[in-house]
Amino acid sequence: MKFADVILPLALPKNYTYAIPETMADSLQPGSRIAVQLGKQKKYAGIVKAIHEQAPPYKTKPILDILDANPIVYPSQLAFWSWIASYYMCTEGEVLNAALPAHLKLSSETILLYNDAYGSDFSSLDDDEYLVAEALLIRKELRIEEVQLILDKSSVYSVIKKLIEKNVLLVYEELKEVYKEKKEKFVLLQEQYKEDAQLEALFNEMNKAPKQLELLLAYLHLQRTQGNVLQSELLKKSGASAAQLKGLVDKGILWIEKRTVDRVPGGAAVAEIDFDLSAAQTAALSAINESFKEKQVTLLHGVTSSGKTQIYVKLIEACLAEGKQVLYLLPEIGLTAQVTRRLKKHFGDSLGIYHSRFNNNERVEIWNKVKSQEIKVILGARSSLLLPFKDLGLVILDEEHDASYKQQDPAPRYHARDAAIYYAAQFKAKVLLGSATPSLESYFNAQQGKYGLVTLSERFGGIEMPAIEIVDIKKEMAEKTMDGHFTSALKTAINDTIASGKQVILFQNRRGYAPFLLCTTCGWIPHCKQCDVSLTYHRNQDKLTCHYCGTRYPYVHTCAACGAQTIEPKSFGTEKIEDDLQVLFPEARIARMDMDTVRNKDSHNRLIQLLEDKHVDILVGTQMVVKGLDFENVNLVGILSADNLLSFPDFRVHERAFQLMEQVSGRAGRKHGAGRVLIQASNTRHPVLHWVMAHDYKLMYDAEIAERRAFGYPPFVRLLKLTIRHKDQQTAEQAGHILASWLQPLLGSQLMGPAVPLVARVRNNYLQELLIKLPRDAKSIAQIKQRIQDYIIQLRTEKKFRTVAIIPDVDGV
DNA sequence: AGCACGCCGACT
DNA sequence: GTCGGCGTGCTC
Repeated sequence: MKFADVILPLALPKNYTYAIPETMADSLQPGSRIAVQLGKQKKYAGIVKAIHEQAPPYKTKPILDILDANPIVYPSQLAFWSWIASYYMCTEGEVLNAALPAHLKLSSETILLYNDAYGSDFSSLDDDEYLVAEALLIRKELRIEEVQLILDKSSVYSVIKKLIEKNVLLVYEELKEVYKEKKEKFVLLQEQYKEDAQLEALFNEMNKAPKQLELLLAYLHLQRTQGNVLQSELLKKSGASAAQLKGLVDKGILWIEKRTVDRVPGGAAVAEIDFDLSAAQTAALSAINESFKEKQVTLLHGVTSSGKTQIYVKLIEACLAEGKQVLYLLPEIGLTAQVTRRLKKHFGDSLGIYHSRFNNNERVEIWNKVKSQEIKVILGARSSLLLPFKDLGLVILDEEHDASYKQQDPAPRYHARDAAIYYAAQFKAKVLLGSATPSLESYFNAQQGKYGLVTLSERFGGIEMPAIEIVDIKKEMAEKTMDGHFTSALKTAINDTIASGKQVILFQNRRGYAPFLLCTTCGWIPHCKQCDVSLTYHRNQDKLTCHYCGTRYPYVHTCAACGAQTIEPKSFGTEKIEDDLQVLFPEARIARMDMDTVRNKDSHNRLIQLLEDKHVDILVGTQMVVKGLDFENVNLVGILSADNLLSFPDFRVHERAFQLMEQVSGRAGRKHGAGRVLIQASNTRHPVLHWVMAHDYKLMYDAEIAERRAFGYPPFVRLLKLTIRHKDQQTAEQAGHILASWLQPLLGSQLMGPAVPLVARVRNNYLQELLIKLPRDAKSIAQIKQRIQDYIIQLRTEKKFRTVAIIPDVDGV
């Protein structure tokens, strides 16, 4: 008897073992999806992790069905999942969940069937039962949702149960494959008319049917110009009716074939777009190749606009020439139409694009094409790392410092950069990390010789780095030259820039109108009822919004503490800036880019297009404007408050602020003439501002790395954070203390906390945090993680702590 | 993650 | 008196 260890798409602490029926024993392979029952009712599609003959010490259920004749993941993926689960302290089911496109993850749905044996005597049924029975008699089958609609309530189970008892209906669980191939109708010419002579004869015959002849000619034209002819397109282009086409089909002249088509359209490569690298780029490319001979990972430190992308393209081409696959990772927001269009042109069909904005069917198709190696290059966001690569030769990770490479919620909380390096090593593939402002971690690794380092300090086309000016808010305040949140210097600069037909980008790292409201009489600040945070005022909607749980509240005019009518918006966000700008520059065309304005699918691209087409003079935005935008007409970048950026209580503030300001500056004057960057600040003497002014990464690095060493932060330690969450404050605190007391002997001074995080309550759940600093190269890290997992399980066996959520976050950012 | 079992408040 | 709320325990 054989058994299969199965990964189910759930957060189960371990894999379950199912029996393999004799009939499947020969055909089942690891990596295939199978249907299994879990519990009394539910069926799931799981993935076979391993097949063995060790009977487990409990009763096993049989595998119900094999869903894939061929495995949908390679053994290398299974191994990778397993590594992610153990390194990032989550379950393999959670990794599976993140990796598989939704349409390959199946779970069953309860279907109600009418029991024909019951007949149609409904006299013994009550009202609800009658309604369901009647609907079922007509429709033959119903889903639970439909029953809920019919009865207009959510708890319908009791009704169904009674109907089962009365033998009116039967239930079964259906496991449905959701992915559907896309079919389209193609029009083809019958074989006997392929010869010119026959076609000639046909034309003569058809004089009596001029409309059909016209249609036929339209067909032949389309066929000649583009090969395959779609029925829909033929009808549209010729203006003919479906009946006329049917006439031709009935006469045996044309015929119609349904074919499976790709949702992900190709587009041939225009291989001709060749380009020459500059001398600096050529030198960098050969340095990278040289470095790859010795090191698996190389860091390309290239200033903004130094033309890193062209170097990537050359590397990709070289890798393709060896017949290997390439993964090109970008932060989600960087995957703009600009970038994808450019690469699609270059690589055509062999390039696939993968990010969250694709729909589920498209993702299944990309998955399959990567697996079959039809797609050789994947350009994608974080999650494309989990695609089924077979023969990976190169991973390029651009903007490697970007924090969005780390998944926050839900698990698996993996870091795509670090995971990519592990994964690539399995293939002996090379990894190139690119950034103008590398993370301290990566630069440190390069300094230590663990990674190769290639520096590109010249901007492409000899463009100069923009001049950076610090504007003293305090001074202008004293001189009363401020206009709202704008210094006179910034105002003048904006004015001059617009006047000369150039564009402006303004950066403010808070969205909304005002980050909080304040009663100026007593100091009261409106807070969220469910979270310990102040509410942000959004004037467009005239609502107060909690940025943690999303709850909206009406605007408050009266202070809840003292009753005074002295509520005022305080501080400022992008919305306020947008408003103020409209007043200051009534003629200017102003747009805003933040999470509120790019919520739906295409609005991000549309905004970028607007800017590119010069329909916008001033763009106001949050972090979003920093990433991957490339506008040649932007000559001025303004940062409204550097103090905002520098005041976060996080050990990475300086690094982040530097990266942000440096990246924002990179948007200025990319092509024509050097741009200007104005940074408004109260504390003009802040060292970060001086590093930014000098565009000197190394200054920042040296100062910061010393701090990290002195205070024991990454890259000198690995951070492991445990967040404890419970709706009762005391329970959360107790859980934190108990866990800490157990971990203390194991970790000693490496353990910090429990402490209340900055935001102590979110969605009515109280939070506690434990922070663990593990020595960087400790061999025992895996064991420590295992011990922590054991303690978590142990804690939760106590009934009081059963519902305490403990969320590990490894290498958090 | 479901989903069933089981124990306490608002209706007929 | 029941119906139904969601606390909690289990799924190979």
